[in-house]
Amino acid sequence: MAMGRPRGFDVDEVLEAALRVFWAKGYEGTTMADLSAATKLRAGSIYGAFGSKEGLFKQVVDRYSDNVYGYGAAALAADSPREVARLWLYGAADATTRPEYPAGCLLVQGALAAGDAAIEPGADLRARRQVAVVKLTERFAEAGELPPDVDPGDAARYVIALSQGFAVQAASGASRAELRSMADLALRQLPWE
Amino acid sequence: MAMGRPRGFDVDEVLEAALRVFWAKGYEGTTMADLSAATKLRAGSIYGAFGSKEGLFKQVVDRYSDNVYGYGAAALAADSPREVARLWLYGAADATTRPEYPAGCLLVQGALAAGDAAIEPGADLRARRQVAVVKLTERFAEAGELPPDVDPGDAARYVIALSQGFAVQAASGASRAELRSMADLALRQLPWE
DNA sequence: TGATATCTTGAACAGAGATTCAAAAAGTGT
DNA sequence: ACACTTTTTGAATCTCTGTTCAAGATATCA
Repeated sequence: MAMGRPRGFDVDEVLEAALRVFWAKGYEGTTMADLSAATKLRAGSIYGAFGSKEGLFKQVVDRYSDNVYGYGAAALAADSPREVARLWLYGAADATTRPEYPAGCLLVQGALAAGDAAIEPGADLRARRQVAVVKLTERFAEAGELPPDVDPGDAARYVIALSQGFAVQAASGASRAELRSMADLALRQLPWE
Repeated sequence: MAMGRPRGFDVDEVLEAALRVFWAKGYEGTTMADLSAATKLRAGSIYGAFGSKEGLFKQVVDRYSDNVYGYGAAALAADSPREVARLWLYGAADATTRPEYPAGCLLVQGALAAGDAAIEPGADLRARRQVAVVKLTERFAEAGELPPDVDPGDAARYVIALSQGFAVQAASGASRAELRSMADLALRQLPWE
């Protein structure tokens, strides 16, 4: 049985190009014309491969979570709360100021406040941010690592709040050096220590 | 000489109504139809009074900076870095979780990532965020209050990063209690102490 | 080669977006 | 009452947006 005409593009390259656009302009600020220009595909091909602008965005966010945002996994594997926090903060400082990517974090600036057309993408990003909170909370909840009067959830939200602040400031033009310096300051004395 | 027909609305009430819409949906996510519905004005009246959607947004941001976001002034007037940080963080926790307003911070979620139509509003918000960094840096730079090896700019960016993280998490649905608890954790031990 | 299946293309589509405008309305001052 | 000025109204405008579609292109399999 016939296989049909093969794709003239590489899905990964297209997702990579679309990622940069969504990252820089946000979901609502990105137009199909932007995506068409960045991917060098006609709108019809994008619809054929991804179903809709929203479908493309979802796959882009998947890719982002797995790759660019993946420093979290390394941090979670560290063997002390301090080391977890250090890797998380350094990872955030670097990930939000990559020279080859737009500044900031897609999960934060992709659709923080959403109009009617972006409710679902916004909820998707929010859920993914929440995953980080849950994972970090579980990590901090491991026995005997935090003082007993410190709530692991508070500690997790604290570290994540800082990294989200990094994302906002990176999007505002802060340099990697400034963010790293801020991380160093925070690591002078973690609040539960 | 004749005075012309008087306005049928109160500018302050209209700005207040528009504020809630921009706050909840962001600049790009807000449509003139949204604004028209919230203010009970026809588009023509809005244009007559504010010139454009962008002009209305600027005035809304002015109002926001003066009123809702004004807890910063109280914090800056405190007499120690710890007290400045405490008032700033508590103020941010409360301001981003007001029951009568949308969650989060207009300056953060109004236009963090912007498409072509929102470049200027985005730059406006960024400049206003930067004002907070500068003011807090100046406050922390006052003689003899921080350890000499701590950069006042780092300290300012640290406090602001936390409060911006509060804004992101509030927009994600975090409760006031969670944010306050996070602030308390941060205040157990400030990193420069 | 021919049948089949998928992809690409480019135009067309309908709806929504911000903005404008002429006419009607509603005040002030003489 | 009249002239004058500004606001309100409601429709119209015009661009942009996401999406669809039919026709042509390009592969595989028999």
